[in-house]
Amino acid sequence: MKPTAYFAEKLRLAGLRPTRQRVAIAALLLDGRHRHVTADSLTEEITTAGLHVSRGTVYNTLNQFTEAGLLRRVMVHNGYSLFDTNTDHHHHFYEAENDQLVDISHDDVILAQLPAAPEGHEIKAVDVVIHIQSKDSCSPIWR
Amino acid sequence: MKPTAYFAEKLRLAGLRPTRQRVAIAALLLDGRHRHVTADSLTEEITTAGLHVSRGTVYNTLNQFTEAGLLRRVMVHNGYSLFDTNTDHHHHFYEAENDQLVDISHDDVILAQLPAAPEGHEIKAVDVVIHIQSKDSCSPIWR
DNA sequence: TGTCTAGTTTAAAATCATTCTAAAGAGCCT
DNA sequence: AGGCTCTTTAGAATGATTTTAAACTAGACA
Repeated sequence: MKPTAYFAEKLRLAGLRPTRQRVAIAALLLDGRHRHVTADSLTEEITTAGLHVSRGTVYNTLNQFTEAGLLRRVMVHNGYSLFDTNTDHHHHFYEAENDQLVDISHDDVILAQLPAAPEGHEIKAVDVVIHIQSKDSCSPIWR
Repeated sequence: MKPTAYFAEKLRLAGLRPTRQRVAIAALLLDGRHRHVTADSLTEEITTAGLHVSRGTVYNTLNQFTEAGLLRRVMVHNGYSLFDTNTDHHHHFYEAENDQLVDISHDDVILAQLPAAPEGHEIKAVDVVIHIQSKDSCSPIWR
């Protein structure tokens, strides 16, 4: 486990004042492990760690970290956002049945051809989401 | 402009009883044009057409049409859903600045390699979203 | 070390898209 | 027309997220 100072410095480098709550969240999310959290699951983790950070701050922090490039916001389904601690370029499998998101390494997808960006625009990122489903799930009859 | 009967029949074929409100919405959305609407923008259109369909019904209808394969639900950004009248397989450009979605023909994207679906799963669909931004937009300095 | 100030956090209220509810209404088969 | 089921309706409810206005704190400076 990295020391608090490590995360404080990381935040400072990102232009964020290392407050108690931001450092706590950074310690949970920015330890190098790759995972997906929601504002809710993160709040639970914080509580489990015996801490308390208000809802508004959890959301603000998640947004600030995302803006600073420390997290990536992923939107596959509706209703809520997922924050991905893996900021490397990578893609996702999405299983609607269980509302599950699984990382795909960047190298496992090869885009052989992309269209040119519209006039005056440039490509910033390419997100590939592969929707999957269980083979045995009874597929609905096409009406 | 196609006759009401055309849309009524289309709905019947989709297994949906052709009610007044469903036919009205079908006439607006299922005329062959490719566009993206939200529950809100559709409600506005309905109002402009001098009609009235309750909020709940707009949402229900949009969901039923999607389930029936008459529309496609697209989720790029958070906060709300877009319904795409183009149900063909295709991809999207997404411009965050103006929250704009632009279709990309299926043929303009070539996926040379995809990973195998996880054990016991199969690939249902692949969504590619190309995030773009204006070239001149002052890009934030990387901190 | 105390003080100051801008940036932060807080709990609660507000917002926004969307869904649910219970009652009234409309297709459609006979 | 009668009746049965599926739909629509307005409004309330939900759930994620944002905003608010007041209390707090990190960091700078005296």
